[in-house]
Amino acid sequence: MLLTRASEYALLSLDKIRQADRPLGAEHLARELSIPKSFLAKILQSLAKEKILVSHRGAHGGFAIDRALDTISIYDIVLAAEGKAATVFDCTQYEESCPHGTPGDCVISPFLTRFQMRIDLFLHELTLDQIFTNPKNPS
Amino acid sequence: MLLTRASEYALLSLDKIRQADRPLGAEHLARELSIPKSFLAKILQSLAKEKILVSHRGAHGGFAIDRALDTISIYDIVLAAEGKAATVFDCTQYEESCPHGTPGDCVISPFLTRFQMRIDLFLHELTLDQIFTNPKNPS
DNA sequence: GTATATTAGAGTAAAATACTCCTAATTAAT
DNA sequence: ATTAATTAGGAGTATTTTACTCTAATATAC
Repeated sequence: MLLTRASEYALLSLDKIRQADRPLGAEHLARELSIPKSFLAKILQSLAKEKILVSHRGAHGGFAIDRALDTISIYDIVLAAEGKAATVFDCTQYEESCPHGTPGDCVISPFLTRFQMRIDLFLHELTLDQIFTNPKNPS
Repeated sequence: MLLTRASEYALLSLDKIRQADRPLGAEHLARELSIPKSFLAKILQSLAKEKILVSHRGAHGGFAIDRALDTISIYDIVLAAEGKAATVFDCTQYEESCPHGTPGDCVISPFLTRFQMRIDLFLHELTLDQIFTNPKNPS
């Protein structure tokens, strides 16, 4: 699978946070979304570190969004939530056992690159505001 | 990652097989591509079962392609090699712990569906002949 | 200063991936 | 017919990734 639960949880949380008028705590979100609390906390931390969320520590703390939703791409969210970009196939990771010897230089590399570029483009162009309010499909 | 080594090995093998004028054995391919033999054998078996390859048993047996390359989509190859289609995110598999209760019916479902459709379309339209001979990039 | 939060880091359990191995079944060549 | 070469099938294992947990430290509102 291209995406993991970290991205799912990140997006679901972001939807709740964007609707709130105050910072929402990890525990609150975990309860509302039925997501394991400590796991969600880690994900929210990552989003904060990447400046997608702002975190407020201490009492009455929590996480909020202080950017325009159309400046936040799904690409960045996935990257932050998973700690790495969504990848079609990363042959550099199998460097030791690349059939061709040198990763990224075989007959299927052009295909993989094109495919990856498509996905990157889609994810880069798609922003947070677009995925929750879809004007093309109001149903 | 969207694709696994099974797809990589399948595509690399198909490239060799299409260039050959006789069936190529699993062992031969494994050696030529530096792929673990028993693993590759399994993958080739799957491709044969899905009619992407024809297998010839016994001495001088092996695997061959008896279809036009432009009738074989990358979608089908991946499906055969991995035993399942390339998936963005399969929430039905986490049915028990779906934050929304009923999988495929939450705020991110439209996004996931659109994304999946894009990938399916790309993979369906792309055929074996296209990925090895890329007229757009003759370098 | 105390209760409420996030932060940081290490650690663990379950699942998926990437394989292996062994025993048929099949077929070409002799 | 026999043998050697080859695919087919099923079960099993090792490694890696995913999906988490736990504890201690730090910050903040009141």
